[in-house]
Amino acid sequence: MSQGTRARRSDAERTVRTILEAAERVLSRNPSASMEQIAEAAGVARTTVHRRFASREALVEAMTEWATRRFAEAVAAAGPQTTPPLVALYQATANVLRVKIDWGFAMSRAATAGPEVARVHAEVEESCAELFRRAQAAGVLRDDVDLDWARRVYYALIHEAAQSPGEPDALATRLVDTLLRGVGAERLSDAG
Amino acid sequence: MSQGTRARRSDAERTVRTILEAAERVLSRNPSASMEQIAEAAGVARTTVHRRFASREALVEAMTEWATRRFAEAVAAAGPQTTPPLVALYQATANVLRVKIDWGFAMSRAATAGPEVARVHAEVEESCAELFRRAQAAGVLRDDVDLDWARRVYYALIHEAAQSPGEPDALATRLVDTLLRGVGAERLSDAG
DNA sequence: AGAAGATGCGACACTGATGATGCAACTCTT
DNA sequence: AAGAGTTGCATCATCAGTGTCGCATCTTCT
Repeated sequence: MSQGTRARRSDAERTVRTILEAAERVLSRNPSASMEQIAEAAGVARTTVHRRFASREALVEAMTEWATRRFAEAVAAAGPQTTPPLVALYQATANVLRVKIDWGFAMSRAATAGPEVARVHAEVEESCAELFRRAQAAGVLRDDVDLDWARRVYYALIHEAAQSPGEPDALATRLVDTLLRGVGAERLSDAG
Repeated sequence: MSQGTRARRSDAERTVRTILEAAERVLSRNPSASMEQIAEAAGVARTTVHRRFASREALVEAMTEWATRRFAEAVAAAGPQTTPPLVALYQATANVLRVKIDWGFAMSRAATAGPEVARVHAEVEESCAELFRRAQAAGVLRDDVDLDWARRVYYALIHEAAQSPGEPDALATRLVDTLLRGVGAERLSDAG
């Protein structure tokens, strides 16, 4: 029984994964797509989706949980507390981009999600804030910039880069370069 | 009759404006809000909304048309073709922020809108691209930056600034500063 | 006052999405 | 082969949102 159950259950888990990925694909293009469309994209019947997820809300919730977990891992893997700030910034950026490219919709829903997701998200956010503080202390960020603004700019750039063509590593390089140097020429004297 | 009709018509136009503004307010918070919620926010009956706009789609279309018109005016007023690039950039940024703060939802729908809106939007976009080319030629932007990427970054920053607290002028100043200089410290020699 | 325009209100039909259920068929494992 | 687990399919009930109508009422202009 235990082995039989395990085998059957792995089938179910594979189906769940397939549905989650299909849902991300469909909902990222059309956030108000129907369960029917999601099921079709997953190659399963609509009833199967309902069997695995009690409601549409539950499906989206599961998506955000899954994405949030990968998101937290991506940031943690960069060692934002220990690695030198600039290195950690590159690393975290590349890792997060990889996740965000595949789970853009799910991650955009983190704000409206349940308490568990909100908690993890807040932790990651705080971890990022801490990294930015360290970066400023290390002289990577200018002393006169508002760290909250800098972080919002960083998020905005990630959002933009995530829907740009290219390899995550290359995107991360360009992103961090833009974040730190901007796109302007170094002004010779004033150049008002 | 002509005066009577004019008076009645101005009442209707005032109602239309009220509904458009209410719709923006409601839909920017919840893109899938019902006509009922929009009507309530506008202080009118749901049937009145349907009297003025044949369908939900028509309402959104009217919103994007209205916003797109103001958007085009905002950019044109900065004289992007004639004014010195850096000045035009500041001006256009401040003007566009004013519009985008009030019509964020409507402007986000420009991509899915009708041909007329798409045309105007494309014109403005091209006008912006031209401004960036002039800026690069004038030495405001670095020679080695991809202008498309720079423009996308610019859009992303506008999107972010539009939902930040503060006065449009102050936001524009900070935005352009960040766009050109970034948030990093000028590296002394290499500082890998 | 009278006429015209605009709105509110209640009612209605229609549509699409959601969620639940029972049954047959399929696929593994043992 | 037998059984457990999973899925597909057809079906049903329910519900929310949309769009339309007719009628009463109110305001405004003449």
